Amino acid sequence: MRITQEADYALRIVSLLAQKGLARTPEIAESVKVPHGFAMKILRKLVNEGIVCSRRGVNGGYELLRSPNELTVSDVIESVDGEIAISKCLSPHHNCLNNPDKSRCRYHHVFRSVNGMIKEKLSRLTIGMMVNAEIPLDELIKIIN
Amino acid sequence: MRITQEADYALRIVSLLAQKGLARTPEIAESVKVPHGFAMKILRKLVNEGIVCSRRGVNGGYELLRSPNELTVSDVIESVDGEIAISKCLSPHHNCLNNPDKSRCRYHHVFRSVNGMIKEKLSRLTIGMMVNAEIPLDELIKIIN
DNA sequence: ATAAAAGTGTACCAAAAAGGTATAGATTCG
DNA sequence: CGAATCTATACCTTTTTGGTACACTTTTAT
Repeated sequence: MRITQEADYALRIVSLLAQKGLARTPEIAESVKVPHGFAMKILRKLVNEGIVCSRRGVNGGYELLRSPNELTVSDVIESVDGEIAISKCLSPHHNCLNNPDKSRCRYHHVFRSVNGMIKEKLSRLTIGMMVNAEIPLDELIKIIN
Repeated sequence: MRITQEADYALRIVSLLAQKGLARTPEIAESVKVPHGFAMKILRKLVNEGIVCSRRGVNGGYELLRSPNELTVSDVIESVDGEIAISKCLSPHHNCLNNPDKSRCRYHHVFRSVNGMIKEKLSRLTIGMMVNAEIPLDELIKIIN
């Protein structure tokens, strides 16, 4: 539903990978300040969603699969939280309360519209932009306006 | 954080009051399909937030305090859910994870910006507009674009 | 007066979601 | 081989959400 702390962690993790290339869980956990076991859980989701790949063994670790410029903020959020939905009634498998009076469902259309705008805005920003210190913050904000 | 089902109920309740004037809990509960006790809980919040007023006794019930045209969708949502916040780190009393590397916090600035846009959009729509069947849905959507 | 029909306030409870831990394994490399 | 690394599954705790209970107060019709 909302953007969870887990998604927040995930964004920091992929940002780290975008900057460092390959990294191992202990390093990731320490750097992003996420508990070690939880970091692994998040990384497994990112692997399963095709965001990062993993290598086992002594020189193993995690690495981005796509270029940071082709990986968006919304991609990362949705890979751990599922589809962004500001209200429960927007998620795919939710049956809306039965409203005999159709006019009430105008709210859900409004929510859907707002939700679409959020997703669209967050898909305009790439991880590459986010980690590129040469792009000032106000330029990022301009991009999503 | 997210727009809860409780806020959804609240919107339907104030919409009913906008259309009917005064209404009692049993009628509200039946019409909005919200459990009776839960309806009262929501209504108490709306009373405390100055959205509706109540009258006790035999001919009592609830009534809107403001004109439906001066009551916005975001007013109602925030009166039951608290401030709209797509991410936990946006709520007033939340201390953000300590990020030694400031660049990471760009995410939070982005979230704050997106969150502001949501709130601004939902404050453009009034309950009056939502219950006015003469305003077609696509006009409402246009208003928030 | 009084009884019935409202709302009030507080406390409590249960289900779901979010955040996190544990552990027994499977790979890889030196 | 054995240490370092990821994997899979299951479990646990805390917080949030949705909802209920109950003893109480107020109002009004009779």
